[in-house]
Amino acid sequence: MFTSINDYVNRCGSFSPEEILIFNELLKHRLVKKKQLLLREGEICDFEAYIVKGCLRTYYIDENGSEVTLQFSVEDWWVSDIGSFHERKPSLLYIEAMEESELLTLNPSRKEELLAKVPQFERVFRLMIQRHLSALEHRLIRTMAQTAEERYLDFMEQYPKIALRVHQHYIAAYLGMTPEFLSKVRRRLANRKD
Amino acid sequence: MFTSINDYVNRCGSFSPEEILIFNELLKHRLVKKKQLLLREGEICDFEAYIVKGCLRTYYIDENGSEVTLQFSVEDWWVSDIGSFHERKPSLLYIEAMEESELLTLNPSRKEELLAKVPQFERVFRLMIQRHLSALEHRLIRTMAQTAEERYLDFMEQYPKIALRVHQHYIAAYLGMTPEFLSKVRRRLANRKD
DNA sequence: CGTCTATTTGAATGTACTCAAAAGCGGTGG
DNA sequence: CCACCGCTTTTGAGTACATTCAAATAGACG
Repeated sequence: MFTSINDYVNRCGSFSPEEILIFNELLKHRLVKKKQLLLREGEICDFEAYIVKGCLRTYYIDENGSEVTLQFSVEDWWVSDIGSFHERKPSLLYIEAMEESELLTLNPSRKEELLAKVPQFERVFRLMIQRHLSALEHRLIRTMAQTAEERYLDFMEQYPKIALRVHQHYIAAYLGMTPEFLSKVRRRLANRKD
Repeated sequence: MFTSINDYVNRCGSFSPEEILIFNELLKHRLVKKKQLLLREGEICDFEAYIVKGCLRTYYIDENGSEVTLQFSVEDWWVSDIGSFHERKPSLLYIEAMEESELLTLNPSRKEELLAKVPQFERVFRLMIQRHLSALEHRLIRTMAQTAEERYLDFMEQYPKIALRVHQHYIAAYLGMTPEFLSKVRRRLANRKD
């Protein structure tokens, strides 16, 4: 159960077996079913969850009532609303399991306890946030500078595995276009190959 | 020179005068002229800069050679390419002073030294990154879910001061539209008010 | 097999872009 | 102080990209 998360943290810094044990004992194991919501708008996010197995999406509902998908998260990633978690303020986001998923979670008090006992874990979390930040930056650049077709091709190249697991209309929502238009983009690409 | 940055860090956590002194002595004061580049593509970003006075923009040049403005930064913000800075890898970004600016900077070794001497500063930087992350998240949501006109109105509401200092074509680049179209949006809004 | 949902298709429309040209504005030197 | 230069902003016509709405088709699951 802990092997993948322990690999993850050992890639971020070097930890003794005792420290890893402290860490593991603070984690809570959680199973979620398909379609289950881990977080909804207005709630305060009380977890940072490492994904052992599964696939989730983080989305936002805009004024017009349409869903904007911000992120897909799969194995070996963390999922949370970091701002809501740390500042204990209501979230604007929804987090939904798209498959049955297995998570290892920390709540705020356990995270605090961890950082008190093993301060080097600060580094693990800083690296986690930085990765999120870089990913978001690249995503913003792509969203702003590319056409729908380019965004789709990039997505397929960068996340081929996610593309296989996720319904097309979710991908469209992630790429910032309508499902109908994504369908047309795909047709155009398919025709071009012939 | 240090009052505003010291206020900033004291809002993030509580520090003794001695700790603040250590911090201030590690900072390097830097003046940059209008149009000067602090960072260009391919360079490794070697600073995290607190802006005492001035106004900068961070941008990216896409395949078609057009500039995508990611951020404007003004007084009481930090500017850097965080990913490049921490992982010592070449940046994709440019950072340019749009006005004569006054900065307080940390390079990687001084930041390390600071964190070694006053570990609570981890918190200051974690909060800084989190703020960046939240800002980017909101920006992504707005970029994806709103029309050009809505993005412009939001921008004017959120950053009225920046709007006064920055040329319109930079604002257009930030909002992800052409300068011509921004001009048309503005005309439409002006007519509507009459 | 039937039902429910996801995907595809098409026509009409809207939003934003390109290119070219004109107008406005600020600073500088005569 | 005015005239001119360079740069920013505005305008307009034509076009491309993406959306909406409605309907048909395909797929998944009990």
